Amino acid sequence: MADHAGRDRVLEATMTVLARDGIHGISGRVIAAEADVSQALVFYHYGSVTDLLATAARTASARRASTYQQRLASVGTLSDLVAEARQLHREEVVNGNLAAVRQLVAAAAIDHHLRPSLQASFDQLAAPVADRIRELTAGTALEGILDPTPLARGVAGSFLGLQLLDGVVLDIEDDALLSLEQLARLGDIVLSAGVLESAVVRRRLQQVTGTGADRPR
Amino acid sequence: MADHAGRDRVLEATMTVLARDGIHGISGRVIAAEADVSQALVFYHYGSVTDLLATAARTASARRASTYQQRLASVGTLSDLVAEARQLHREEVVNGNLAAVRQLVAAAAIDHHLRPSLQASFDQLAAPVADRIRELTAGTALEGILDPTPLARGVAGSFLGLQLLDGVVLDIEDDALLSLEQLARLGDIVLSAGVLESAVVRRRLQQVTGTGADRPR
DNA sequence: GTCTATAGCCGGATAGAC
DNA sequence: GTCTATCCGGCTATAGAC
Repeated sequence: MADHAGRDRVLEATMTVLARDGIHGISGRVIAAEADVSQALVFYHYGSVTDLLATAARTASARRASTYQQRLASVGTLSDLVAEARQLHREEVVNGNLAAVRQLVAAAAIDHHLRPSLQASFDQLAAPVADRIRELTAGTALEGILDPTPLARGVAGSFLGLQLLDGVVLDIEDDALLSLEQLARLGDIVLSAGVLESAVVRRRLQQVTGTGADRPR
Repeated sequence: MADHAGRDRVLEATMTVLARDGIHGISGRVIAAEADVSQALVFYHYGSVTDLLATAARTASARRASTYQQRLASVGTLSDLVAEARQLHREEVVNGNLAAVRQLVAAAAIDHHLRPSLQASFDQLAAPVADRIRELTAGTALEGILDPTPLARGVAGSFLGLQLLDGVVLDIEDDALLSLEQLARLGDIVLSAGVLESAVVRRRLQQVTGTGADRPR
């Protein structure tokens, strides 16, 4: 049970190599060496390196999706959401999944076949976020004005994008998360303090509806 | 003047190939063919493909930085900021610079030498954003509570990350920008309607300062 | 399913002519 | 600065033994 067959080891090795050498440095030979199998086995099981990458994309996606859905299901405030996101990010940095996804996103920009798997997992990531937005805005003046689904996709996309830049272009702990926590607290205050119910704000919110919420797709 | 020397054409071709074939599909041969020069010339001018990529990273970065700095200098509201960002994004999609940057970020995650150029342009992108945040919060209850520099880096990083996912994992016009515009309007209202000055909010803002604003680096 | 061996192409990089 | 020619190593993929 703990002894994986060659097929599984190859897939596991692909994730490792993707994280370590990137999409630029990946090859059947390197993967085979990492998995400690012969090079021919890679092609026997997956046909081509491209097809293997497609399988890797599905794997990485499935891992992300199941974890995220469970963990985001129970948060009650924006601050909780950010705290949970921070923890999830740390885990994905440590296990290398995020580094692999970064390479797969670059590869998917070129090879259209890789996209559906990544898109599917992104949808599953955004879904619980939309649920939380719905709960948070329920009963406030924002209900019916903000559209939870596209907003959640924007929020999830921003966060995923930020994760992918971490360690390359910025340090997420120094910059983004620090400030996101502040914004989240601010958002929680605005949502809970009833300020949105004031006459001034209510009147101005009509303008938001006017130019933003009706989308002619 | 309109006739570029081989050296420049090679660099230009590198950007084109990066956007079209990605970091996985790039090679001295392909670049040479695109630039319509001999393969040897690539190595004569740049030494190695890796070094050429480093130069490409500096080029792409410089292009982004100068444009962004000028264009973000004059926005007056969050809504303006989002509108300008949308326009900048469209331009960078069309000219292929964004596609090249996407590949360079993936490459920089593996090769540390590529990072400084990308980081430098990111810093130049975040700087005007920090200035706008300073202006927008000046005179409100948020002044002194939000830390403009890390917040700007978080905002800029989220947006850049989102840009890099556009067309691969999501469609920025359908999801993110639509909702970002709504959030921006909402933010503008909160900032301008004076709701932040109410006693309830002022009291609660102390808590934000307590756990977020003092950073022990 | 897994191996060794091999075909044949493509890649980085250099030598030397112009 | 730019070219042609070339070396050699790595890469994908397949054939055939076990």
